[in-house]
Amino acid sequence: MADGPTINTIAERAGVSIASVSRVLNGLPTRQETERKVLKAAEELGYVRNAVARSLKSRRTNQVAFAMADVGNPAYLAMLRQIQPVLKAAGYRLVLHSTDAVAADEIDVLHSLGERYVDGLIMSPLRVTDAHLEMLAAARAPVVIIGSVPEGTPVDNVRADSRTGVRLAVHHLYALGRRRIAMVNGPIDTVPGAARGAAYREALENLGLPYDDDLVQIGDFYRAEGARAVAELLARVPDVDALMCANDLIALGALDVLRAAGRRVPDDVAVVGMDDTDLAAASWPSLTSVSLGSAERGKVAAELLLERLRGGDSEPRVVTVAPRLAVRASTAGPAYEGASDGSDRKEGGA
Amino acid sequence: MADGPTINTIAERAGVSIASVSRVLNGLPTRQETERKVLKAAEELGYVRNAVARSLKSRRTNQVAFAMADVGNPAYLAMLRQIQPVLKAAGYRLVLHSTDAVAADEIDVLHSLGERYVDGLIMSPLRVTDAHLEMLAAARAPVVIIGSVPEGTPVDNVRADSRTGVRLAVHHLYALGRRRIAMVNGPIDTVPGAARGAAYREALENLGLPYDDDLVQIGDFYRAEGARAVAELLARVPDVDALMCANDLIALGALDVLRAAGRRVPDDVAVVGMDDTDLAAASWPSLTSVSLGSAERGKVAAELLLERLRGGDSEPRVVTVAPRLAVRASTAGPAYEGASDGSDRKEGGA
DNA sequence: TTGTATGCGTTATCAG
DNA sequence: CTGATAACGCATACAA
Repeated sequence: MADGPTINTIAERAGVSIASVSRVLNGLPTRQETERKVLKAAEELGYVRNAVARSLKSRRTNQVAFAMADVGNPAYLAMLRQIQPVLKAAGYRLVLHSTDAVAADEIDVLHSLGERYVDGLIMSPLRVTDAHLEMLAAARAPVVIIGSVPEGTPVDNVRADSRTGVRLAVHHLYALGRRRIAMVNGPIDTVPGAARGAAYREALENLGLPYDDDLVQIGDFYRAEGARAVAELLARVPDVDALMCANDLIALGALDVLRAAGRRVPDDVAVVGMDDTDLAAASWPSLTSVSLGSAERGKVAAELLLERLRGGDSEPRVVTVAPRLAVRASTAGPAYEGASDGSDRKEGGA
Repeated sequence: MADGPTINTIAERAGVSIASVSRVLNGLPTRQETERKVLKAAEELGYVRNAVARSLKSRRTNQVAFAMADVGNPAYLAMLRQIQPVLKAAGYRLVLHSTDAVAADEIDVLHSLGERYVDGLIMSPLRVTDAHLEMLAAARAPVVIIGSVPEGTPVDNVRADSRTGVRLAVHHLYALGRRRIAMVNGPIDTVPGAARGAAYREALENLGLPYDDDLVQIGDFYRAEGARAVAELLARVPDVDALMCANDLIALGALDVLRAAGRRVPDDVAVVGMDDTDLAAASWPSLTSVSLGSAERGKVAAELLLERLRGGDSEPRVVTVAPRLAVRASTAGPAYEGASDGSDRKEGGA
């Protein structure tokens, strides 16, 4: 682990100036003989150019940061899976931040952009505070936000459309003949909870179905909480024939409880999850789920950022990714579904 | 997005030298008045220190790389989830590489260590070739390998113990009274396939059970392949009463097929998976699975690397992480398991 | 305590 | 085509 060779080392050994070394290494016009000597010396010394010095000079780091709210959350991991290859293909390294859903940490990341250790940033904040907006306005590098920012914020913005997503699911259930469609939601003081709850109500109105408070059960976004919520719901509204769950974990909890209660899925009660995580295909019966396009949002965000890095100076862009309904056994499929091979039927939305 | 201020900008504005600015910014002894002026100027200019220049000078980047074989693989994601917070707490940024299981890409990452854009590396290679060993011997920064490297390789090494893992599972099945324990494996020319196959054989011998070729079915590490393999196995050996599957996906495929064939799990056939991914707890019945400690290996690797970065100059260390058996419904649990709350019963290994 | 000057490893400019 | 030299932004040894 001795100190590595620099262009100075090479220059000495080859008997030329560091300028010539640099030229050869960068493929600039050089006399054959010089080139030969330099390459030979570099080879013998096992020279590798120093990325830090290069960055200082070029003012580019070839690094891009992705700040996710939570490394453990499958939705963000889906984004990561798409972002990674796009950046890699373009020659950028990926610096990963997990902000643990703490707003202060997100602000920190935004602030550290000023350190110029990356050329750009993709961020998926939990919610956007005034402090966020302030930092975004002053950002010293291009930023793409996955989520929603107010009109006028000077950053590119990739959005999900949970309203349409919920509508797709509710309409799907309606088309299957379900009329007592309940909503099992997470806390409504969260951004997704509020959005999904409102979307549910809207979808019902849209179909001319009455909105019934009894059909709405609030719990939390975890499996155990989902199970508890569904148990309560069943006790209160025994004739429910469909469950719109605010995420896949809640839906898994629902399946647990329905099974224990002897209700057949989907025959007696149809179940729909949200986020379309890997768990949806793994469960039994496999779970119909609304994809809000985490993966695609990641991909689009990466592409938008790359355009900026290439010098695109257009106005801030807003892209909304269409949700999709992945229909599986919990609403419509056969009781036994062949092993998942990624070819689930999907219905486009928008 | 104008050019950011530097210590020169501050020095001018505050009417002091850049040396004083640097001193103030680094908390070195300074006259109150000077400090005040510098801080004021820095504040007004919105100064943030340039990480690149700082790295060039200090020869430290405060970045660590993690090279995973595949961003999509839950086992590596489990490592990532543990590595991230450890590094973050120590003030390091995480640079993520996905080598897509291509050996050349791994060599690339090792080579690029010479660029000094990170202070250290954690790598989990699929298999270790001579080229790997050569690069590891010449590495210009501390490296920790998750996986196995030959004795004498000058890097820290965190290993799994699939032999003990398989033994735990097979003994568990035996203790439940199973005597026709089959193995559903992936390709045996892969490292994990070979290791797990051998371990199965050894575990049987250990118990005095006869090894029967008919009880071994080779497929691939995917759900559909697992299902196919189990279907064949059932046709050939109808009296099988337990399945040791080489990973969770294969086990999920096994559950599909058993269900379709009307075999009750675990009553008729017990099923064990490996890797203990999230899917194991999500399936129904929930899946007993051998954890090879992906998460813990990640954590240990990060800690070992940090020690090196702090200057630990000890001999290369080898840490082996004990496997654990997470017992769930597919072997021993009740038919209905309350929603998963992370409190699965575990049996320690050695 | 403060300022001057130098170097970290590269790239780029400008004479020769 | 080549070499000397000046940045890039910061930290620091040394002199004042």
